[in-house]
Amino acid sequence: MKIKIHLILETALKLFVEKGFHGTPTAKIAMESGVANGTLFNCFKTKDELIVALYYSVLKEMDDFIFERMGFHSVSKESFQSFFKASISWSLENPVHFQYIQQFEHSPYFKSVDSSVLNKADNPIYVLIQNGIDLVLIKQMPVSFIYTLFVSQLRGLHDYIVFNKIESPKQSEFTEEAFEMFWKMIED
Amino acid sequence: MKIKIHLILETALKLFVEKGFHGTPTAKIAMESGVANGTLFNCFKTKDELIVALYYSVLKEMDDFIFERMGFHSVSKESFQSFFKASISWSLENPVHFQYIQQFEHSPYFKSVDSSVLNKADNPIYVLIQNGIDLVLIKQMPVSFIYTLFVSQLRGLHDYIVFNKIESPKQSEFTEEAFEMFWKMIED
Amino acid sequence: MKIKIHLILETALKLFVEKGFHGTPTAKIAMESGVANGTLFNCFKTKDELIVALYYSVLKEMDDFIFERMGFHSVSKESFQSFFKASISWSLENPVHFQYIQQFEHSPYFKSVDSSVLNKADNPIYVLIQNGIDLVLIKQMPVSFIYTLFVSQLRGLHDYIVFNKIESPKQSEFTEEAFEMFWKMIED
Amino acid sequence: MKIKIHLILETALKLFVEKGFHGTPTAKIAMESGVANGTLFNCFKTKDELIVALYYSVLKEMDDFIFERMGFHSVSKESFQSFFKASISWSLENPVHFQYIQQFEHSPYFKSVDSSVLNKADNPIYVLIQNGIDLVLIKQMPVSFIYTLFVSQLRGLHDYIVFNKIESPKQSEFTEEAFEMFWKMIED
DNA sequence: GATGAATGAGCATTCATTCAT
DNA sequence: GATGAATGAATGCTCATTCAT
Repeated sequence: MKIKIHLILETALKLFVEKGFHGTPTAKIAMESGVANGTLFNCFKTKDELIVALYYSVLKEMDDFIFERMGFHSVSKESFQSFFKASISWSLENPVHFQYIQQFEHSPYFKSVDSSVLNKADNPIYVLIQNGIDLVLIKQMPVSFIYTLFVSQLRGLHDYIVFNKIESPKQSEFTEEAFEMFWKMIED
Repeated sequence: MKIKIHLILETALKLFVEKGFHGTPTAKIAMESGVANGTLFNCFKTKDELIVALYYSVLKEMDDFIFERMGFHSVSKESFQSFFKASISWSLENPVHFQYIQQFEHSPYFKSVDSSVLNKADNPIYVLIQNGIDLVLIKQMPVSFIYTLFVSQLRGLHDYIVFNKIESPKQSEFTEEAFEMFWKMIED
Repeated sequence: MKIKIHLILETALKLFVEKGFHGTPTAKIAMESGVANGTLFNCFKTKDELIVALYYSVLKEMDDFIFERMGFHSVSKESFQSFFKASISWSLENPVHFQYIQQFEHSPYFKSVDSSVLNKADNPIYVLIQNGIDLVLIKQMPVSFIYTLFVSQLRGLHDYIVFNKIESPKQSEFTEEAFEMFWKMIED
Repeated sequence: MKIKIHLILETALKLFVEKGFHGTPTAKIAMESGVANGTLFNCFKTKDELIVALYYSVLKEMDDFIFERMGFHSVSKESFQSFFKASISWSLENPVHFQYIQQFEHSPYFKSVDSSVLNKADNPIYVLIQNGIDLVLIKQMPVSFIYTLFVSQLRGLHDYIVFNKIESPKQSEFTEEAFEMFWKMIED
């Protein structure tokens, strides 16, 4: 059962990114998952529920990955860098997952997610920034402002690498540079 | 006829952003545009064509707006700043248009646009960056890398202002600051 | 105006046979006739009217052709033969016209034709058969029975020649033979 | 499911002959079949597929009927007569089916049938004719020529009976006579 | 009479969802 | 729980026809 749910989520992810939400019938997801049409609706009450559940599932995978890579760090430039690198690594290693997040967040489904679930206060990088500001390590600006710029820089780097098909050794160089540039931008 | 097309585009823009592509029947667009259902299909062969045409139309509006605000400038920090400000002004004054661009670019429709139409080489800011690099005003990095970071910074700033409902006087401050940070990041 | 009507009929004939009644929009007929959409409806009140008018027009062309070829004849085997040959000639020289007749007569539009218009009593061959029976030249059977068999034999011959792509010299042989067979069948 | 398909075919047959292909919405077929609109499309991918499947189905019914009536026969005039009578019986007992065949074969859908499916070589009467020619029982002409005339004679007889509303006892007389005439026409 | 943009009724087809087995 | 046939609401699109110019 759990396996079935996982299979369905995996198939849905692939198809949604490939063909979009509307372009992917539940029947196709079921078939490619190797389950019957009705089974999909035993696992998820509606198609919308599946779409949202998949979003949460991908977010969690990402968080777990980054958390694992991070370990525990003091509040320092290195911590930010670790976070930056872990984040970009995940999105490059999981391009389809990353694209799903983008796709979901720019779709009308995004409105339906309970914003409390996405509470940034839980986010390690959010906490890190808060502490960085408190310790006068980085600029005295609103945390969420810095946070948004951090996310944007990551997205920009990701877009650049993917769009220009930058290969592995160069990827690290650009990541290194992008972080240094970002740090110069936010350091006090 | 021209007027009709314009009406339809305007209505479609509103509805697509509100309810999504799939959530907006062509019949509703036609009705709210005050034209008959068939008329919509006289103007646009298919719904998809309307969606893509709307994208181009919004892009053009944006380009025209920015071009007008820019005037002619030498290659200088001020030029970049003008561009930055003009861009953010447009997206804040036209939040629905801006959201449509995002929505479109993260949908499967984006694949169908001829990439030559979006050729960055035509883009004034792209040229500006190129010249800035040549004049050793900004970092010796690939133009498209700087360009991507520029766009990301703008998107980040926009997201921050909109999500946190920053009001007008504060908007300018954040814009000013965001640009200064960006400049520190890319200057040589 | 007369010319326009003729143009429309000609185009309609071609398209109807090619794509069927439903598969041929009036707009296409108009366009390929070089007239505006609305003009077609000045000439024919409805599409159905055009379809029926075309049927009558083709029938008339056929009758005129055969009448011209026939001249005047006594009631004799030769007369029948002339008629037979003239008929098959027309259908082979005007395959599209012939096909249109078939298509029309096997469509629901056929019901709408006033049967008095098709009154067989006017038909020269019908009269010929009547006289042939009266003169005990051919079998004492109902005229319309012989008439139907005559038409069937013609249609059979036509189908054979067309389907098997029989070329010109052979066409005459088969026509000759088919008539002789037919004559043997009906002669008293 | 099989029953459903049969129901749909039966309803479609009736409606298509009554109102034509275009004049019969799939919704009406479904409703009169007592199934939901969508169910029709579970059974037949498209309306066109239904139209073609119905044609094959009717052809098969006819072949089965004739085959059953025929039993096994030597190559003789009686065999031909059996075939002739069985054929006309079927078309008179199933006038709607017969009309559907005519309607279909004179519509643009006919082009879409794989001609190999209609291979005449499989046809018992075709074989019978072939043998008749070989045994010098009938005229030394191409098989398909005789075959076409056979079919035409049948069609002519059918048209006569139906158009003139000939009643049962007379039907047999005309059938008898039509066959005798046909035989005189083709016998060597 | 000619035009062709505008109309809107009509239809094939899709697909999320249900439910009897 | 699993199945997949049945459902029917929903919608993109077509096209005969109208009518103001």
